[in-house]
Amino acid sequence: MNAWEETITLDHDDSDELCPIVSALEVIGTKWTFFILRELLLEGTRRFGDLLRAMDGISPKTLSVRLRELEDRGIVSRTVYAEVPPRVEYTLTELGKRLEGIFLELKRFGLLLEEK
Amino acid sequence: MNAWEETITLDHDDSDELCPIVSALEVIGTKWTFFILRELLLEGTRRFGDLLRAMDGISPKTLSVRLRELEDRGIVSRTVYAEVPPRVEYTLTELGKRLEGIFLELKRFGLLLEEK
DNA sequence: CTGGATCCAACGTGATACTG
DNA sequence: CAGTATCACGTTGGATCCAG
Repeated sequence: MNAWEETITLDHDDSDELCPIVSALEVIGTKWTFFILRELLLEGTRRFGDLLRAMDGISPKTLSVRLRELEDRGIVSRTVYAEVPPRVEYTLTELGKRLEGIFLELKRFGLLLEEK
Repeated sequence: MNAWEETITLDHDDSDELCPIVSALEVIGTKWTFFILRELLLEGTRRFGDLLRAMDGISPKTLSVRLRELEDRGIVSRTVYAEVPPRVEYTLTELGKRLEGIFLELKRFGLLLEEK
């Protein structure tokens, strides 16, 4: 249990923001975020409309909010091309690509859940 | 990117329940759940009141709801002792202990976020 | 002590329409 | 095409009170 002990960096009642696990959960814990990240991991670069169509059920508002959050956190990069019609491309940053390890662990655990 | 490809088991619009990653996120993505699991991982066995006091801010209702969810999913086991006053102890199941890998990955990523 | 019941406020999300 | 503005609703969590 030693590796686990090291994960404790802070009691939550001081400041949630300082706990790295909480920070990470804030990134991937929100609805739709996982699907956006999955899409970008699989496809590489995607445009706003691509993402909108790929994830049936998400509204343009929610998508734009999530993308902005991810951009602000340095997980997704946004590139605007000065064309007509406008073109904007989203792709994962190097930091964003590091999320793969988390998803693999989540999958491992999720499969255990299904065995029940 | 091959290991990642394997994580894709399903498009979300069929049924979220069948994607192991979504299932796993449902377990640990809810507010307070991480703190409950952390407490149990660190302390082993805890009583209702212990958890209530350890996590400043959580309401008894939310705690009982979370604990029941975790119990239903087979992550936490609940033991009732026929005493007066009543005593109920919570502890992680073997499945619950497998969450450690996820938390370690989350911490790894969370630390990268802080470097910004 | 454990935790269920109830009421309520806040937030996230969806639908839709509209602009640059 | 790529979003933003507005509105409304459902779900979640918090506060309290109370019961076994």
